[in-house]
Amino acid sequence: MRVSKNVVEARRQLLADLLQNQRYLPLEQICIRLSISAATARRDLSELQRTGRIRRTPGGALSDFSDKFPSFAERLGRDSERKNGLARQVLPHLFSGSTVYIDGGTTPFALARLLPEAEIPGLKVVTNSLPVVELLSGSGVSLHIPGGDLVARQSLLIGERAVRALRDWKIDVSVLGAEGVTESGFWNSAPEVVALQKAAIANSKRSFVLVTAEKIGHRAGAQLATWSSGLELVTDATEKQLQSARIPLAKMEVG
Amino acid sequence: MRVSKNVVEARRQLLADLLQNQRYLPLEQICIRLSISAATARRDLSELQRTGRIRRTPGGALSDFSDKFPSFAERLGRDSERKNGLARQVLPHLFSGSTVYIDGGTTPFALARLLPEAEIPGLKVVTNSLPVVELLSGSGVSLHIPGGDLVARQSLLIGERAVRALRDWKIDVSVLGAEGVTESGFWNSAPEVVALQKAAIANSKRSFVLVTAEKIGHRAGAQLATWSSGLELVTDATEKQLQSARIPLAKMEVG
DNA sequence: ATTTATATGATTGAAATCGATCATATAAAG
DNA sequence: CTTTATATGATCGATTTCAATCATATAAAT
Repeated sequence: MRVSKNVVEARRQLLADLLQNQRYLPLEQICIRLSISAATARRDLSELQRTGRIRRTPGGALSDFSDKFPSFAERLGRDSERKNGLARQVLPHLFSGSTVYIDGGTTPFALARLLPEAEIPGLKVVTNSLPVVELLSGSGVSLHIPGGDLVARQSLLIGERAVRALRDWKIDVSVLGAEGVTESGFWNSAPEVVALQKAAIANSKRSFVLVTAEKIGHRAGAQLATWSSGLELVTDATEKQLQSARIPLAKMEVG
Repeated sequence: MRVSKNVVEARRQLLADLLQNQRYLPLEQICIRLSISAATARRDLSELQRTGRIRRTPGGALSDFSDKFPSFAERLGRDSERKNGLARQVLPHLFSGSTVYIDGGTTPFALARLLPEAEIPGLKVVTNSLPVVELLSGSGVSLHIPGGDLVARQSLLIGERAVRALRDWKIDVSVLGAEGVTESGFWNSAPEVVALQKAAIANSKRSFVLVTAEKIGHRAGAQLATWSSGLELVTDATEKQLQSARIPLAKMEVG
């Protein structure tokens, strides 16, 4: 039966919002959540697609832009294969029953993608990265979230509480990302992220920093660690590149 | 014709990368770009979905870190409109600048769905429910996750660490779910969930328990609270239903 | 109050998609 | 080299999805 115009528009807006949060929804779910028939759902979707707010797929729909972790998804695609290569080098260091901390950022995320297949028995994953949580939830891996604050459109739980919570953990291997590496050490731009990384390093037996070649020689606002702090660099940069940036070659794995 | 194992794996990885970049690809596009038949494309997609790297849709596929929380999504649909009704009753109690704790379960989740529209300035949401986190991340609401352990295919962070972390918070309003309500109080089946709820109640000025009518009179394994503990029942049950279950009518909101 | 317009749900035939099965070529194993 | 295993593409019902049509209840217009 006919409903008022503003009800229709409100429902369509709700559907658009829903899709932005959920990325993708099957038609059936849309019907259930909005308590409407398939016919009306189709009509709403057609209208939303006509105005360019969503994209239709057979049997469902998805929001085209600005998903939950927009910048993350964007960066993720780039050099995906190379990042996987770095992550694969860390895999042998994750032994059965050990605890691994997975940092935010796209390169550590690449490691998380390898874990379901790797099937390491009794592996514990500690992470504040929501993409990692989403990826691994329901995959059989034991997941532990120290907790913290999710600000703005970030994809990482940070803040003072996060740092304190992380101190409670005994970690075997930390897997970190960095935005830059110079002869003086590792760099990242966000101080809150660095604070969290430092807490992870302090509680870890070993810490790997995964860095793709183009970041060699760059520095950023906040220093994560110096070379004397025992971090282990994993990179696909050539020895030549490393030497020209005066990166010490000790304790390092090059792929 | 058969191709070598590494060719297969490389192609699947390429497909996963492709999907990460494109978000969504129709099956036909996958066939064209990888020069494979629909049958092989389907097989590749099935394999990638099995390892949790992508999500299948009818007629295509999309990259989706979140396998989402299937059992949760399933329960969500049931009585969706009635749960929304309960949630709407809580909304007026969330004032500007206040802190609200949103419990796991589908009924408290219904409240989370109302928050982006409600646009309560300065509202802080504290939750260990991953569906709530996913729903609200990037919606402008300030999100805080106490943290904890994610076990099996649960969608809630629980455990001793979670309880301790929650004790750090000062909460204005807690919104909880319950599996049963009797004359002796509120009930839930999982003791770890109850432990978390008790911590939330202890740190909250007010606590609402959202319960749909069919749960009236039922009890479960673990008692959450008695009627003397000051919890406020929000339900769509009739007075008659409540009286026949000997539920005290004080301090309660009926919709 | 009366008339007009339209939002909705149900139905239906057409089209698309899916999973299963099969033959075949070729990689991998012996 | 011979044998085995398997990755592939084609085919074919079964199922699902779609767009169009229609009756109806109700919002909006007069």
